Amino acid sequence: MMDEKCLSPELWYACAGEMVQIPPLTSQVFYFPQGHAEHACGPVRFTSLLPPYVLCTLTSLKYMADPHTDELFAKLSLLPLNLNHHHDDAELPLIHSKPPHKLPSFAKTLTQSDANNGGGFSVPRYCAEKMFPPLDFSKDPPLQYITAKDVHGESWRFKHIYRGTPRRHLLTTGWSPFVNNKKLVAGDSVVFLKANNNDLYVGIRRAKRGNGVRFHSSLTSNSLPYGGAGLSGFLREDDRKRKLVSINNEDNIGVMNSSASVMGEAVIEAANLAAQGRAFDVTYYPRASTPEFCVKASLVKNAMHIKWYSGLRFKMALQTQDSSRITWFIGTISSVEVADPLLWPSSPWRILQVKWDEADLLENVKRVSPWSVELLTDMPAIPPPLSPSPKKLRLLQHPHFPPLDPQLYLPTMFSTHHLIPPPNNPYAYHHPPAGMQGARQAFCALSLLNPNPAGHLLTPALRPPIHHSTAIQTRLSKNTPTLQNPSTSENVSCLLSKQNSTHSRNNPPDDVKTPPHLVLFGKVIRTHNHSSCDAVSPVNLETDHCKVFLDTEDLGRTMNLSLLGSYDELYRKLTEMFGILISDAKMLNRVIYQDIKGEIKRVRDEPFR
Amino acid sequence: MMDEKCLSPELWYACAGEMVQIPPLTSQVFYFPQGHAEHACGPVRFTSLLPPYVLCTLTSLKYMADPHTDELFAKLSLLPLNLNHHHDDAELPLIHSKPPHKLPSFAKTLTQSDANNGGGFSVPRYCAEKMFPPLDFSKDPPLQYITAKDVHGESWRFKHIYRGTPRRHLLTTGWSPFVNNKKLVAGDSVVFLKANNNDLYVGIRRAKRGNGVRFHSSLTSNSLPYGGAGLSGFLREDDRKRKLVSINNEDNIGVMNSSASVMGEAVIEAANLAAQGRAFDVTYYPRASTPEFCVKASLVKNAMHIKWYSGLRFKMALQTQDSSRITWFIGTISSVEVADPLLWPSSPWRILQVKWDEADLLENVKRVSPWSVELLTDMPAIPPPLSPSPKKLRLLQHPHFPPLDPQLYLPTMFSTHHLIPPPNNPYAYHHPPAGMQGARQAFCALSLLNPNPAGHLLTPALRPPIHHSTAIQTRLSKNTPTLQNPSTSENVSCLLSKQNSTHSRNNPPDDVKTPPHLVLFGKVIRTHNHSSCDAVSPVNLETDHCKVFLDTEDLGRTMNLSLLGSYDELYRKLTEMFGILISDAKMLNRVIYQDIKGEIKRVRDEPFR
DNA sequence: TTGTAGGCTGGGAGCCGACAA
DNA sequence: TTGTCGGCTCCCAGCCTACAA
Repeated sequence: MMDEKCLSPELWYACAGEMVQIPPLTSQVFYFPQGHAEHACGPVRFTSLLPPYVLCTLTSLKYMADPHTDELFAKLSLLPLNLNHHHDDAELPLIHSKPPHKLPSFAKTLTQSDANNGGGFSVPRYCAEKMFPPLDFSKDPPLQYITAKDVHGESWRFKHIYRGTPRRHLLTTGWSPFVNNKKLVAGDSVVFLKANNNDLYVGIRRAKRGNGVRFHSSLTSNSLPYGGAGLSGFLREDDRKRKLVSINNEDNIGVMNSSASVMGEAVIEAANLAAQGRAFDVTYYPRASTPEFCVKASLVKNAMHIKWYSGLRFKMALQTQDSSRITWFIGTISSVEVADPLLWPSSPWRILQVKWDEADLLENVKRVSPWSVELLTDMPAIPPPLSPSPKKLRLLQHPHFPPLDPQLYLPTMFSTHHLIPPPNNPYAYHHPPAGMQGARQAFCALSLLNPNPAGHLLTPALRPPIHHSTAIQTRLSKNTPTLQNPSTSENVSCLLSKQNSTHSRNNPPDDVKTPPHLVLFGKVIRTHNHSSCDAVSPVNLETDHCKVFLDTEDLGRTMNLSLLGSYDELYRKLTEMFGILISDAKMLNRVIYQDIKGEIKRVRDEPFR
Repeated sequence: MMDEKCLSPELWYACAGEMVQIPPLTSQVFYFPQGHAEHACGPVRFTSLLPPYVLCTLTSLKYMADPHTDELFAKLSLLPLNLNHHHDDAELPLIHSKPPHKLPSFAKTLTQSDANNGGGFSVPRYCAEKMFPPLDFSKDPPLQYITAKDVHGESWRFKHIYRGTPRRHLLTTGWSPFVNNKKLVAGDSVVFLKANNNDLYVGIRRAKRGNGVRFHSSLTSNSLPYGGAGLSGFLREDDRKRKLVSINNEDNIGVMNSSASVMGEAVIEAANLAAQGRAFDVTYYPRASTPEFCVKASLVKNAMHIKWYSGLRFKMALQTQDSSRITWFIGTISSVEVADPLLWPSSPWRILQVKWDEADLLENVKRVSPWSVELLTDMPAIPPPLSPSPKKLRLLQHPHFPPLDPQLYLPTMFSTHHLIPPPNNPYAYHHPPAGMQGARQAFCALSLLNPNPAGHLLTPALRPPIHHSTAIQTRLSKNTPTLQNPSTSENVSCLLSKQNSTHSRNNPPDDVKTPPHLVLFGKVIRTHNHSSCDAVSPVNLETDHCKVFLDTEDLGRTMNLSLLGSYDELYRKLTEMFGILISDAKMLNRVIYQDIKGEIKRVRDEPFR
């Protein structure tokens, strides 16, 4: 008997992470069998030649969770659009079924102490104050019991206590059973969600295995996209939890051996039904970390209207390992070639071969699909081609299938079977000249974006001695990777001034020169997009090896920042500048930057208040 | 990636139990889709009309175990025989690939104490002495560490100690982790197996759920044969093991929701391939407690040569719940009718409707297949029919399929669609007359077998007072079922005389008259066939609700026994008489019998030495 | 503000002999 | 011979504070 219990979209989305967005009911989506196959555990052997994409209507959508592992998934019912009755842009009336209204939620990645057996949960103050019912601070210690429902509707009761010196919020009794039952380890996350009626929900996000962002390099590789991230995230050895076992600790649970082949068969069945124009169902695991294979039709259409060619600069959003944040990566299109010319000769799936500015972090991502990325709106480093004629060229159609959507375009100049552009290709100049790869190439693009030449980016306030003001600089922990190509990085300075601060510091440490201004010097590399998250989990920039990156409307542009003003003003400006909702001054306590030598530094300042 | 690791046939068979015997490689087997469907978890919807049996060659055989649950299964590759080149009795040359040589093994059903968390394992002396390396009894306490490999080749280390008053063998350290890891509960069994190089192996047999022998009453029922016994034996709630969970204790593991439908699909795929004469694979779970669906061809052919008709007496072997022993049950054929006239009108599968002598123990077994049973070699109670002509009649063939094996015969007199014999059926007299059902009917059959009339079965040594010698009779525990139809039971006496005993008893209890002879009086009802088992686990006749039954070559015949002689002679005679290998005198300490009133009694005697 | 180390305590895992079946 | 009971240890889950980042 299949457990068909659904859960609320709000909780589902909160657990799935920021990145996940399933198209609304009755909307039109493109179904990509290739993407579906990537999403399956193992290699999928398609038995017949199939269309690379099928335009469908999303007729049913169920948000669900595995009863044993809490692994999230969604069941989508898709009805291929009848091609004969296909009218171009007129979509069916959208049923605005619960436009998933964002409820306040808070996610925290578990520390070692949080996940320790027998330990408690250190509740970030923000979480306790915004998510939990208010404590009665007249009692000593302030204490209450809170109840939260998980994805199955099961209730978990936690003792919430405010104690310790200094005082802090803790979950004690009830926490360990939760951790043990859910088999959480350090690095996994818990998500608290407050419903409109103040009911509390709790979800989990298991950290992905492996290191770095996991993505698919090749469709023909033997790697297991799904197995590597989703289900088998549960397969990790769990010695700490299973200490009872003396010698044998292969106590993996929850996954049947056959799941890979089962999923593979489901893909084949779905693809065949889709090809026949018959209704079909797919199961989507949002945490499998493979790109969505049912993509909003308008998104695909818009993407395919763009003339893609090598040299174009773009950005792409990816989740961090624990899905706590979204990170934008920037890259350059190196070529436009179908990913699998034999099986899917006319597919736009992963048609873009790309080079990343930060190649070390995205080693496995060699190809992306046009709708996955956003073109940088600014002019590209190298002007677009003038020939062949700028009129749109049709995507080469597979001989066996009629054009499914005549509006889909791709830049051509690749043949179906020989995709390597000839050396004398007129587009060869689109490839950056030798020695302009990577960050250098980025430099070109950026310099064009920025009205100021790179050499002018230093502010007048910046003087060489400050470059080495080690008093307020600390080395990051040793497992923080050093940036590659430091010599090509640009130098930026951010001057954050704390003026008219209403509170004076009590005990400035002797070894720290109390600066009149908080000075950030270097290139602001990366920050995180929290703008869509109501309750912000403070970023632990150290453990995540993240880099501060300025991510505003003018993403990718280096900036010269000098912020002066009161705390409130600073707060406002930073909020605006970083595009994040800073609900707590602590966000300002830690800033990571890269100095002119490319070394990653960290400034630690006293709390603002 | 499927775990394709195989395990040794010896260990596999030791864990599977005595009943399981897979035909040898390259031998011919009949594949029965109906049986395969029963073996699956859920109802199987066959989409097309298929042959009810397919003669195949067993081309590959892999002994495997589920990596998580240790559930045993075998993968059989079958190649349907080409009908055109089919030559009747000439089978392919048998590859005698490892005729699974019986290794010494010992199985024990876990007691509550054995399965208790934190507890140890009480090692039966016989097991310790025959299976484990010898202890050094010069040390105090004698102690050693033994290592045993499980089905996955994982090693488990146990402290083996000989202590306590009185001294006994125990496994302490290492045992609890084993029990916890394997999630064993009281009633499950462990099997120790000693390889030729003295390596020790340990396997498990999970007790079947439900009570009594589980078997299938109907093919159209909604019961889940496989789910009830095999996989979902693992689905039981396991509160004791999962005490960590506070509110939510739905912590079932190991089974995917989809397994039922997955297995169903596998059945359909296999049956379709078989019908097309193409090679196919099946997975057989020996502990699913459904009859084998791949049966040695010779067995089926032999069975189908027999003219089956109502009134025939037969025996059938079944496992006890914990698979520690085989029990033979006796029954009478009540009619011969195809089990599913709509879907499988020409199938011999479960064609025999039966009545059991002990109907209470086999409530769910209404139908069996001819090859599952053994005809009692003696003449039936009622002479075989003289008409219609005794020449063999062909089994009605399904209109859509040619006869697959012209040698298969069945008694006819049932039409494909109307199977109820008409009241004036000439075979009506095969049904026993009213009032001759059950044991009464058996009596008729038996009385014909036995040269002595039933009334003469009492030995001269038997005198009425001894019937009621309650001094040496104790009531069985109250959950021992009382036999039905006690009044129809026959009276038998077994006189076991202990003469020339080399040891005299020390302290005969006052209330027990020391008899010169150990006297068993009543009908010996049932014993167990251990003859194929080298190391015999002593039978706990009480907890198993078993009955002593004489099971010799002349099975079903009541006997008048009077054993006189020395211990050695007694031992020899009992061994011979009961058909079991008594490797220990303790086997003689407990004898259960049924007195003339039908009450079950137990004689307890001093140890013989 | 919050992560981690380490102390204290109670309950239960794990091991034992006594006793009886 | 061996199943079960109750007692006894010792370990660790679970809760706490101190301290430092």
